[in-house]
Amino acid sequence: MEKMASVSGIRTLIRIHHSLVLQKSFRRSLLQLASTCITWRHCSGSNDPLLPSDTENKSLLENLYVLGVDVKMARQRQPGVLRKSFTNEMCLAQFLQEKGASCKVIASIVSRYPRAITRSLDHLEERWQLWRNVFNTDAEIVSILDRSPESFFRSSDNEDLKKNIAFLISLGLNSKDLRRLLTTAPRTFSNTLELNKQMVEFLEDICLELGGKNPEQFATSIISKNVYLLIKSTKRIGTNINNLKTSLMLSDAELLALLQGKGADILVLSNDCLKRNIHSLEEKMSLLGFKESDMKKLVLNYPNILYIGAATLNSKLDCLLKGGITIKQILEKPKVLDYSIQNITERLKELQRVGYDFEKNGINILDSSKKRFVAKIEKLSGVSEE
DNA sequence: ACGACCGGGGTCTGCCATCGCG
DNA sequence: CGCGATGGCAGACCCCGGTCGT
Repeated sequence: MEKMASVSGIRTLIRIHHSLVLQKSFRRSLLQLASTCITWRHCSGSNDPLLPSDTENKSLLENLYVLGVDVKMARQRQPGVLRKSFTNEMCLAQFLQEKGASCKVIASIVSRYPRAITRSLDHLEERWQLWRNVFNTDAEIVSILDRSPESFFRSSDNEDLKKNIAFLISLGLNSKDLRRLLTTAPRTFSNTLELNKQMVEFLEDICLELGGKNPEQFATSIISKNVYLLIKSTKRIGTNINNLKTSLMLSDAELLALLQGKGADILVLSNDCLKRNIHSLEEKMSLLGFKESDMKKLVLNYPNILYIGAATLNSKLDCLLKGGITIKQILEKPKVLDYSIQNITERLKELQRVGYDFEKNGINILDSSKKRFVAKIEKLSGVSEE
């Protein structure tokens, strides 16, 4: 192959003239490259020889430039790929284009995850088909590849992916769950089957340890509630569960109920983050003169409060208190803390304008959809004008 | 007709460390 | 040693609407 010619002693020379060559390559027409693609179709394999170290494949680079790939970025991320003798960049580009990806998207994918160009066409077809078993359209897959090329290309093991999907289905996850998993946490599908199994078994064990009666159902339901679980480490989840248990002094039954209920979300926080948030909430509560049991009740009622960082939480509380709401009301309806500071601020202003009485009407109005809130405000304005 | 209660849904990668292998 | 594959990490909410009791 002519590509091999560049292997010889002239490689220093080639490097010196690198930029010149690349500039020239910009002018090559796409038509030319399209025909090149045909020739290259089946010439890739995972055990292709590398060029001698520090020599990059000249024609590969030319192709990448024509595709609009950010070669500097690619080199920085996976330098070895640029030294491979046989790669599939043009086939990959054509493949993705046929799936509806724009040139810009293709370039961005290869720039961010260069190893993508080492996959064979057969491999790509098969992997795409496996993803299509979960999604309805190619466009959905393209948009995920654009978001996270690594999720699709990092593993070359289609057999494992096949088994993985079968495994997830066997857990009782339905197609809607699978779609959500793959959309939101695409890395789940490039985890090894083994890793996913470990997490599921880990969750089942937790359930049993806490005296749960249906570990399989527990694992499935908690995963469908929090699609990030499978892309976190068992160490992280375990540490968080332990921290929750000890710092809130929860009984097994309380902890199990928390995890099965609204507590699934906070498990994926980094260990430090959860610890910090628990600690700062403890301080805040004690500063306000509440007991440990009040804190426990609050967290069991609204675990998401531990998702909120100290700074944000303080601003939110300030905002609500300034708006004429009492701390007691907040602790009774903590869900209002779900809403953004901006949202809360705007609503408080509106409510003040129409003279809303929180003491009489409660604060549930803050925890409602925009549509309902606006309707309510309109009604209240109308009434007060009459 | 209303609002409290409750559960669900969107979103989320890009980098580094390590390991086994040739 | 350098590669490909793979595990793990930091990051630090917000919003909507069905339903049911009144």
